[in-house]
Amino acid sequence: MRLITPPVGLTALADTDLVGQVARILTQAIINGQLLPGAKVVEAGIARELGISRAPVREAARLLEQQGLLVSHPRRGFFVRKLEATDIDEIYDLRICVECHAGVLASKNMTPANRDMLRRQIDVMHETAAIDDHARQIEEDYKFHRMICEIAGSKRLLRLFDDLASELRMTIGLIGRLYDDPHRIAQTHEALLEVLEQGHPDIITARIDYHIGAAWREVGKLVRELPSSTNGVAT
Amino acid sequence: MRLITPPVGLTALADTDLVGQVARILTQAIINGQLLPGAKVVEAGIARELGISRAPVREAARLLEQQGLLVSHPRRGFFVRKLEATDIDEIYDLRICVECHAGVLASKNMTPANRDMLRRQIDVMHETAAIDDHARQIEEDYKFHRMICEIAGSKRLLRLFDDLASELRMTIGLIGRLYDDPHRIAQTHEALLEVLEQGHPDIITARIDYHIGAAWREVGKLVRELPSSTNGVAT
DNA sequence: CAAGATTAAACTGTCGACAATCGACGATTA
DNA sequence: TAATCGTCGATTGTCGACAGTTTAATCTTG
Repeated sequence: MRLITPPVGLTALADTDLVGQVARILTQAIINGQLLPGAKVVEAGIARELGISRAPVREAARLLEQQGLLVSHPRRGFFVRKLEATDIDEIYDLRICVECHAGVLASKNMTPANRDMLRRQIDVMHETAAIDDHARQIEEDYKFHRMICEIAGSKRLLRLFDDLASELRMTIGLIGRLYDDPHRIAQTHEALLEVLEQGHPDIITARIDYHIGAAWREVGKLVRELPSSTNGVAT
Repeated sequence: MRLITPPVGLTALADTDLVGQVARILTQAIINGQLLPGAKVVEAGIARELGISRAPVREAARLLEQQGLLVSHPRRGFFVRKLEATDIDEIYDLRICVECHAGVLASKNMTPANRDMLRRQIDVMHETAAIDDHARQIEEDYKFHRMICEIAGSKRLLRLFDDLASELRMTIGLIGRLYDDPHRIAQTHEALLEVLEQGHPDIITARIDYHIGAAWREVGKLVRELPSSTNGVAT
């Protein structure tokens, strides 16, 4: 009599994981603008507010530090990262490098299922374009790009994208408006999908390079227009 | 009477930073093979051994987790990461992607000072080739590649390289021997430097792609030869 | 009144403790 | 005999506390 386990999939009972939750809450607070760039993140304050002790907060903060959302000054605490123009440039430069590669890999792994997934995401982007929620719009945009990294099939590649995206999310609060018509953005992704199906590495690379480069130029322009408190974390 | 701090000196004003020290110690232990892949890292044990409390150890472990050296199973603790063949592939694939990009950027920032720095490093590699210390040899190799990322001038690019390198260091213990003659490896880097000075993006990319690809193929072969305990962390 | 010195408050880094949970081992039962 | 259940030790997750340092506020003094 074998019959080892009731084969049915039980709903992955979730995270009692405190630090994970705290990390998510802090991340949200940063994206929402409740924690502004340069602001001090007081461990005891967060802990009290959440009704927990400082230990999980510290660990969560360390996570966000590694992720680039916070910076830590020894003996002084954690602060919300201030993205300078040069940071934006670095991030977009890396994005291009990484996503071009992801695109080429993804095109090799392209299956009907994958194609449909991407297609559906473009539909979602069009739907989102109707309502006026630019944060949501950006999020759906990221989701499409993330799918490409998923299809590429490299966990590290995907994590790298997630890290870059989470840094870029910090700019959502700063930039009040979208830099282009939502529908036009969605259309751009259709073209991108076509190229991916085509499967020509050079063309894919060129296309993604241009695609992200365009966003880079627009965001860069907006960021440079901001008062952009020079820097602030220096001594 | 002013005179607050004698401004001179600054011996690497480092670390009263416990978690940084712990992280380095653990990293070393993993590279040296004192902590074998799959081994459990008991917080209390490490803490007792170092004469400190568990808190800094935990935070250090979380750091190494984010860096990919440890994996954490909730409620079960931290374990030394087991690199599968697929992990090696992912890392080298990313290395190629990242370092090709770094090479192109670096070639644009190439100055006489930078050129000399790289040249000197190649000399060091030749010197190291004389003595028989393959760990040291690999380390000097990494140093050269790291310099390229430094010259590229992107902090994130550099950190990315450091993360990948630190994961790859885990394989040093596994692979007992070098996969090529040390002097030949050094020579390969001379050719690489030449191409960098030349400054042709396509050629740089092709060259670095081949250079790292060669290492990939060799390391991959060696790893696949190992008994390579299938996996082990799964349930 | 301003600049520096001094004191007070707040915060971080680290520690030791305790309950909850996990894995192993042995008892139990068909 | 083989598989399941219950118990026990070991380990993690979280907490509250304390000392040393940083920041803010207050006071001194030219």
